[in-house]
Amino acid sequence: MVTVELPDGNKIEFESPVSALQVAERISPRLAKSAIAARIDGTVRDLTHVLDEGPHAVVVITDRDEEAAEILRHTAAHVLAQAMVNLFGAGVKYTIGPALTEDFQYGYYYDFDMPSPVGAEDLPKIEAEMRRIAAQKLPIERVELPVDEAIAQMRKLGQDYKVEMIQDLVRTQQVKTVSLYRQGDFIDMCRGPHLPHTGFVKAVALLSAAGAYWRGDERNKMLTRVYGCAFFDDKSLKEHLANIEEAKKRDHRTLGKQLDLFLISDDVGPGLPLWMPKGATLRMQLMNWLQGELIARGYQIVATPHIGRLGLYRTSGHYPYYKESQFPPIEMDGEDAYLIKPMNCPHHITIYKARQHSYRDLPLRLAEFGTVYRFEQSGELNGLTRVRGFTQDDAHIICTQEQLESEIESCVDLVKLVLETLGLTDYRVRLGLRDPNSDKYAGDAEHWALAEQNIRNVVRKLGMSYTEGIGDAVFYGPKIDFVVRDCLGRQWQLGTIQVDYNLPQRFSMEYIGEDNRPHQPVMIHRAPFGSLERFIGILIEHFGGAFPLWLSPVQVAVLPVSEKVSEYADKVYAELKRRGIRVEMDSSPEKIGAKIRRSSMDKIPYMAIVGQNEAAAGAVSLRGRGGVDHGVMPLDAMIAKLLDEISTRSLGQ
RNA sequence: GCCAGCGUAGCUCAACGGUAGAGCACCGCUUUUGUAAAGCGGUGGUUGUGGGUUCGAUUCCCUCCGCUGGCUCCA
Repeated sequence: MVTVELPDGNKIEFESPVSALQVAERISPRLAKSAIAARIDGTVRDLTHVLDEGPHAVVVITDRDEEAAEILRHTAAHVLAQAMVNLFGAGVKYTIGPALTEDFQYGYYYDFDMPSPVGAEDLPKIEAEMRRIAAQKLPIERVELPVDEAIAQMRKLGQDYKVEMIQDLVRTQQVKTVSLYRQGDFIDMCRGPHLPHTGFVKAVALLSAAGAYWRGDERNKMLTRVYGCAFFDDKSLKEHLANIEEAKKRDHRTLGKQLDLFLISDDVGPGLPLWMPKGATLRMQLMNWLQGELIARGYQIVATPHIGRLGLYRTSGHYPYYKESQFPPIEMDGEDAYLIKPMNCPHHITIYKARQHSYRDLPLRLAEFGTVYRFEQSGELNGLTRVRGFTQDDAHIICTQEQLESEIESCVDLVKLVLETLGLTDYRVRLGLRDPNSDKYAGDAEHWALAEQNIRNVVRKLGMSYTEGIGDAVFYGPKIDFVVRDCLGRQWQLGTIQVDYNLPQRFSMEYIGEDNRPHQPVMIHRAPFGSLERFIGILIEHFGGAFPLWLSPVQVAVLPVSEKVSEYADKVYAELKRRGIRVEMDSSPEKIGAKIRRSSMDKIPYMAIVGQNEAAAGAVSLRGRGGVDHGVMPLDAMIAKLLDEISTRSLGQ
């Protein structure tokens, strides 16, 4: 007897074992038709899954359910693999092809070992083949086989990677059987679940072809990865593709050019951004704001040179650890080499060590907008988000063990203040922890355990939700990272807080304790923005170039209706300027409509339109970005309104 | 660094192996304008670099540089 309990509490009984599909049929023929899988006792299974004797909780999944999209994408990956084999022959070896759950742009990928790699121009052809396979509505069957048989079968198909994967499963998880999925003459080793037939996979698009190392290890062979997306209907697919196009318009590289914010010129060098006046204005606003917050929080501002002796970075460990990703040392005749600084900490430590410190001095907080240079791999460079020269809003807090957690806590507060003031609330928090199996870390296990405990204590105390990333720690200590997404869904680390017991030891940092004996302090490295460059890159995309008033490079455009009022317009311009508002005048001989359009395209928050009426009244007609009409108001009233919006760092109109 | 794609005017993009073009921007002239583009005219290019194939290369092939999407890396 099989007893099935449905989500609504109803129970159905069957005399003998039944498939999930039969359960759905019993509920309603219509449900059975739209069913694609079932959640059985909490686990998502194929519709063909047979329920054995006993009670079972069954939820039939249709294309409207959350879980459905993932199954669809996974099956789409199989259809992709089948298409590849159909088109490029049995020499195509398929490896791993998962559905993506996090990445909003894609949906799934499949990695292939190809006799010769496919390129972007092959994608339409592959897509067409996928649609052909979908149109055939091939039933998808699951068979469970003993590993020996499965290996034999995959070997017969020439699928060496699958053989390797099965052998790994045997070794690591002692599996005795694996499941194979068959659709038409295509067979793949896969855990499933999958859709009942390929006919569901009709709204598909392939988005890119790329390389990916087998098992993600650069010592392994590079495979060909094809990314795609899949939906249950064409409308959703079209919408999705349109969303991607829309997102691209927010790309900071596009907007940076359009709005004259920054420039990356090959003449200067890859990954070395130049800030144009407008971008530099924005940057300066951020820096000034944060600097004020730092001083209010007891930080002291320091300034240090852009290069330092190599020995300093040998001591810190940065040179040996990151040798490959640094600009090579500057060799000098008869003198130690100099390194262009990849980090500010050694300089700040040198400042700390310049004199003796009492426990009464601690915590000591040394802050600097420090520009550093790292020779990032060429393939890594990306607009402002990954560059070779960037400015960190860096600071090092040197404190006692007892002070550490409360200092970490105020660092977290500061990072949150920064993100929330700018409306960047869609971030996630990641603890970067040590990978015990790696030898890239410095220092003893005891301090590591302690430091990891310190950061955990703080995030727990603050009730923050976070994930832990094993192996995401810095070589000298664990960290709390604040991670956000760019317009294409890629994740970037912005703010970071790092606990370090190591460098104080390497540099023999000391303070004299209450007991009149020397002690070793602990150090926190922290940067709320992280890198100004990356932060602003993300900020550009976050606001789509339409910055809040306090950050806008140009805050108001004065637009005279005709040259007849140019004298009054000049007066308005001068007064705004005198009151510290960043103002631009459009005195071109264009019509007012054209001037408005131009200012709108530049995403200037306010337009002060002045014609003869306004001139006579000593007023302006104020138009907000996006066509908001604030009406005609006296010049003073307008200035007061703007100054208020600026001083409160208001996010919007 | 690796795989794939791309590189044409300041920007966005055209151009069967046969004299390199459009829109915007810029400059000039006309228009003096009321809430998202007035009209006319003009300037602007060794087609990323170096080589090769060809009677002839923006177009085909190779080298290098850069960019884009991934992979790896990210102090």
